[in-house]
Amino acid sequence: ASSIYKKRHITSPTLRISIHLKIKTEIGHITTLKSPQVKKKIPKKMKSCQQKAMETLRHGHGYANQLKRIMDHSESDSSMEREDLANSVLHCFSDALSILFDTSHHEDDESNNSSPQDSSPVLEKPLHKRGRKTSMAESSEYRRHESPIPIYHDGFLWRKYGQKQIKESHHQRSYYKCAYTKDKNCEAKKQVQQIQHNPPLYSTTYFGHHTCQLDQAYATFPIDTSDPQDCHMIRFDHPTSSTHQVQDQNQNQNHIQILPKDEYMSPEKAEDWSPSHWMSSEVAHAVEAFGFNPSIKTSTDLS
DNA sequence: ATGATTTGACCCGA
DNA sequence: TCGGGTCAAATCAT
Repeated sequence: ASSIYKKRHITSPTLRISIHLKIKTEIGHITTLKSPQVKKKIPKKMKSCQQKAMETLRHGHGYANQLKRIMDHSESDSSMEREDLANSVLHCFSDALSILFDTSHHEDDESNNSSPQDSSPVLEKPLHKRGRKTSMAESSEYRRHESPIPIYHDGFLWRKYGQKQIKESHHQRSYYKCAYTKDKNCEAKKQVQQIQHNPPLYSTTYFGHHTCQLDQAYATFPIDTSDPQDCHMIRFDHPTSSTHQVQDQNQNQNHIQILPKDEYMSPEKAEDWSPSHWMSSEVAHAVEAFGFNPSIKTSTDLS
């Protein structure tokens, strides 16, 4: 990740965090797909796509393990190999995610009758059938998530373009569009708004679909860990482990995280940062079932 | 210098 | 006219 920032001259912390979380999210996907609960919930018609994704992710998992082995042995002359492996991992994840995001979108389309208590994304009636027609409403549908913390990082790169005080609401609504709106003509947008004060509840509403490719932000970035200040490590143990060091790789290889070396999260925070708060419910359930917990949060996230 | 965010003005449908 | 959504200049952060 550090080399991505350096070689692409990415200085913005927001952009860095977003890219970082993208990578971490994808690693999360690898672990989640091993969960039996995921298998149960995925409809039959998605099976072929899931198998494709599984296959790709298995490759990625293999590459990740190779990479970790190299990193564990600190082979100084293996930077090229590391770079190749890291690129392979990223490509695998990107391909798999593309497949999964496609299928999860179709699944969303069929989940209209989910119960209100369900924390799953809520697919609502198209806006153009409800009244005001705006450019946002021209998207065929939108999906709403409610969570105790605002969803700023969901695997995509967003740019804030507005903030508005909404009538009869004590909280402002923030407007975001995909960072690739111009470059890739991607029309995905989202709105984040606090809808309840105590306990805090945030609504994140997604409009449209990402037409930008997931991997465009980072998939082709070379990896270089030469910068000690910016160095990140892949962690293979459980995030709530009491020791903040890389554990014995044989202990639990299924839990993979990429963390900045000085940003491990406490178990309490890790709980707050539950995947269900910022991933699609399908993925979040799988993630939680598997025990994976993302563990990056920065001061800018919640400001 | 560059890119991201803020914020007041503007647009437009109800 | 109102109010939600968007634009874009100003401001901020790095």
